Amino acid sequence: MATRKHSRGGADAAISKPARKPRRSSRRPAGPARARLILGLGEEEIHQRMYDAVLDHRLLPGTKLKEVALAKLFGVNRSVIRKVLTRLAFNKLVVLRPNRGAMVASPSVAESRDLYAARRSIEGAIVEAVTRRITPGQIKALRALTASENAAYRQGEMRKGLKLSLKFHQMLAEIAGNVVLAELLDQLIARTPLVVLAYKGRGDDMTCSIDDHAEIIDAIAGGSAAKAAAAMTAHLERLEGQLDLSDEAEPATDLAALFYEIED
Amino acid sequence: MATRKHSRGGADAAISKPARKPRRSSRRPAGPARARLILGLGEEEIHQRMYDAVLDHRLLPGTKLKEVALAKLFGVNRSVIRKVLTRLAFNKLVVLRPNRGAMVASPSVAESRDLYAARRSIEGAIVEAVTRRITPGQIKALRALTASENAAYRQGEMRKGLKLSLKFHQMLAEIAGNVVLAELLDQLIARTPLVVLAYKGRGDDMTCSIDDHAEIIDAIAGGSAAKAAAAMTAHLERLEGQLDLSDEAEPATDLAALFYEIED
DNA sequence: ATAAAGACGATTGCTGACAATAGGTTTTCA
DNA sequence: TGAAAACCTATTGTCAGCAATCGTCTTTAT
Repeated sequence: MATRKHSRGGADAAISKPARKPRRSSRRPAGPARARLILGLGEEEIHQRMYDAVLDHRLLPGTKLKEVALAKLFGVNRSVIRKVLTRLAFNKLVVLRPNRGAMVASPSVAESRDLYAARRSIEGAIVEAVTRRITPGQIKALRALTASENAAYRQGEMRKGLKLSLKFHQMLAEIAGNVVLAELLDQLIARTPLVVLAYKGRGDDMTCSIDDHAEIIDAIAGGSAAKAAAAMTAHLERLEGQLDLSDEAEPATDLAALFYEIED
Repeated sequence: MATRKHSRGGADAAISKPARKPRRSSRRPAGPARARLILGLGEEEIHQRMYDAVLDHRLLPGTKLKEVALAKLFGVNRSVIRKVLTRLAFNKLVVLRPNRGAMVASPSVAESRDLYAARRSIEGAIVEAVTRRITPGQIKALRALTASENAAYRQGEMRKGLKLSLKFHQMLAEIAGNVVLAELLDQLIARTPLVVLAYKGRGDDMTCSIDDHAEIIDAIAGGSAAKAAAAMTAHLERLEGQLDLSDEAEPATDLAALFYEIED
């Protein structure tokens, strides 16, 4: 009955999963120019946005994700949102309950412990492989990455530092050369911020991990796979040790603001 | 949790075909009483059928999976098939190419090696945890499972033996008590038969794994986590050693026959 | 006043139809 | 006759609407 005004926006059918140009929509709907709805995005971009929203701690556990609201926000059909939510549910970032909708996952304490234990196993194996395969150039790249991370933390850019920290672990997986292990690690890394957010004070920083990263690199450069793996294991154990189930994080209710694009 | 049947007549509505003129007269009008279409199945059941079809080596790598054909076969809407294909794609059992459809995945040699390496890491960690936590009753259950597997192989029931072999690994993950590691192992186990099928002769049996399983149990019962992990690692290395990239498996073209139910 | 039962609104799930795309086939021109 | 361009069919991707379901609010009876 009600004719949707954005029905013409569905013309971009070129957007699909892999390797497609972003094609940022060039049409600017007249508006208050403070914040704007994000239109013309494809499934992959929407998935990336919500994925990043979780990694950046902008989407809190327990937040309800209504399909129509998200569809209007991103200017796409509900089916696209539904597909994105399905993908996020595969990655355990959201929980889908039949006929009850989707919400950001709230991992339990046991699941959090298991997650870190799994990361110790996988990243330990990754670091062992890295120690055997790494080249001097890659060591240099790792050191540069850690330096950037350190700088970001010193400048107070916690989000950037956190992203660089994740990138450190992902780069190790890449150097290890095992695509399967890299995929698994990606899944675990995606779930980690949710755990951190659920069981740790938001204001608490993770700067202690910086020294750990440098220590891991040193152990790798030292050539001892066992020591390198132990350094990584100790690092992850320290991260897990920071967790505490003190207060529950309150769900974010202002869903729209999370995905608006702020203008100058 | 009762399996929720389609209380709403989705199947009946899906059968009503929109009267397109069938240029191809090769359509089978009704069941010739030899095989029958599978109707009234839900998403979960369809997923399980296709999953089993891969595990039972009935779906060969490269087989194209057309949505409408599958939808008609299972008597459901295409969206259900699409969801199932999405789930299978997440498990890396099928590959989805944009606008080009889905096909059973054909893992590469490197990916196969990485897969077994990942399994060694994860299952090694699982076995270590198992050795620390296992109870006598669980040891007995493991021995019984291995005995069943052995019996199945001796009776020539290769499919049953293979499934029991997979269950052995999954039971170990369950005993380990780490749900995250168990999930990851499920993913890897789901991908393994595809690798085996791609790089190993179909007629070749996997009976050698039986002794390995018993050996693993003995090592676990012995109480040494290191030895148990070593036994599991050796087991997986032996499995990987059976692989050979000799002949390519030809894709199965008779898609329909794979899902028909044979009648007496 | 409390609790059970029913009605209402909001949201999800599903369906058939439409549009876009890719690959193969035919046609056309040199 | 060969290559390039245009058509054509088969298949996938998207859409808007409708039906079913869940949570909540209201009503009613004890």
